[in-house]
Amino acid sequence: MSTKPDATGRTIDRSDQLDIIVDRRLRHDGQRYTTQRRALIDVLAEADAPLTLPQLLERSAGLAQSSAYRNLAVLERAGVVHRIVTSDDHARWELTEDLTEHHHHLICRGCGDVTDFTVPTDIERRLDDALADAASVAGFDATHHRLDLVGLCSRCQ
Amino acid sequence: MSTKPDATGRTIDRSDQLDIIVDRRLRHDGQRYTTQRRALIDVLAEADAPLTLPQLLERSAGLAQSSAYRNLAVLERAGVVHRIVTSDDHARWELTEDLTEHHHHLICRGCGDVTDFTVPTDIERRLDDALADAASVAGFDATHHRLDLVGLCSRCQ
DNA sequence: CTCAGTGCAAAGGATTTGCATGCCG
DNA sequence: CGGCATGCAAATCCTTTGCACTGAG
Repeated sequence: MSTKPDATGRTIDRSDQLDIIVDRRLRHDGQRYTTQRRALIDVLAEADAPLTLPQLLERSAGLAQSSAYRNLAVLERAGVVHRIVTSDDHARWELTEDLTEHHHHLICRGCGDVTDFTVPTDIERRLDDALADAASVAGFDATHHRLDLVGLCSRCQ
Repeated sequence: MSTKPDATGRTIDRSDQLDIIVDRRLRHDGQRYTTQRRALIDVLAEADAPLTLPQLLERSAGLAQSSAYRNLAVLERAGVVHRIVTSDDHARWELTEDLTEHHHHLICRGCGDVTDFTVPTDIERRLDDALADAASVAGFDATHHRLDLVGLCSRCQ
């Protein structure tokens, strides 16, 4: 796990920083940062892809399905996780982009798996400009864009 | 409705051409181009946005819900319609891009409505190149990309 | 005649909700 | 103590499926 010294010279690792931010956002929403919510955040932080509910449950033992759904909803309202849907049966959750970094998704038509990827910054910037134009023409107030690549992953080809 | 003369000088309008293509693709799949399927195609061709099942039903009276679902599945397998899911309750269907033109979606977080938009060709081209690179790095066999702008439409702001 | 297409009703399945209990603050 | 968090089971709701009937070729 990556570490870096803070202003006072102490060492803080990324998961501690994440914890602090999540805690703050939950409190701001009048919610507690419970054990179960921490477990969900931990699993999502370690995954390099958005996870379905079954995947979340198998990676953090003993959570009731309904509670997981409820807690994911709470975390989403607090702005720390983001829910995405593909054409797959299950929705998937990932940490919000300000907690990770801007990225896109490779979506496999075969197994339904989703993995992250990024495109070069200069292209991203051009794209943003073009999208801002398009939104303004349509009188649309855009909060973010979503760019997916659909096809077959290496295993499914 | 736009028209253009064909090779023999006769005038064919776009919906006739569409009909011919859809018919051919359905036959190729061993399926018939029935009245109900034609109704669905007509409604989709007139809409400038992907439609949900309720929207499809109210725009083409008298179709049974289950038959509509079934026919949309047939039309999708034949490669003439495309099914998309947002975070909305319902899936949405639109004509495939080779029957319309490459476009993207404005997705409203408020009312769930989806409308089409395009970005300038040169940006689209750069984006394609970047995506091809990313796919190749990941060993991913990409068939198409999907670019959405998420936010609030003019009515929901 | 035959078989795909259709409508109705019932089944599926991911997600949500009601309710009683447990636990943190 | 009070109220939120949790687990279980039941309810929702979009979508799919079973089955009998109709209609096109």
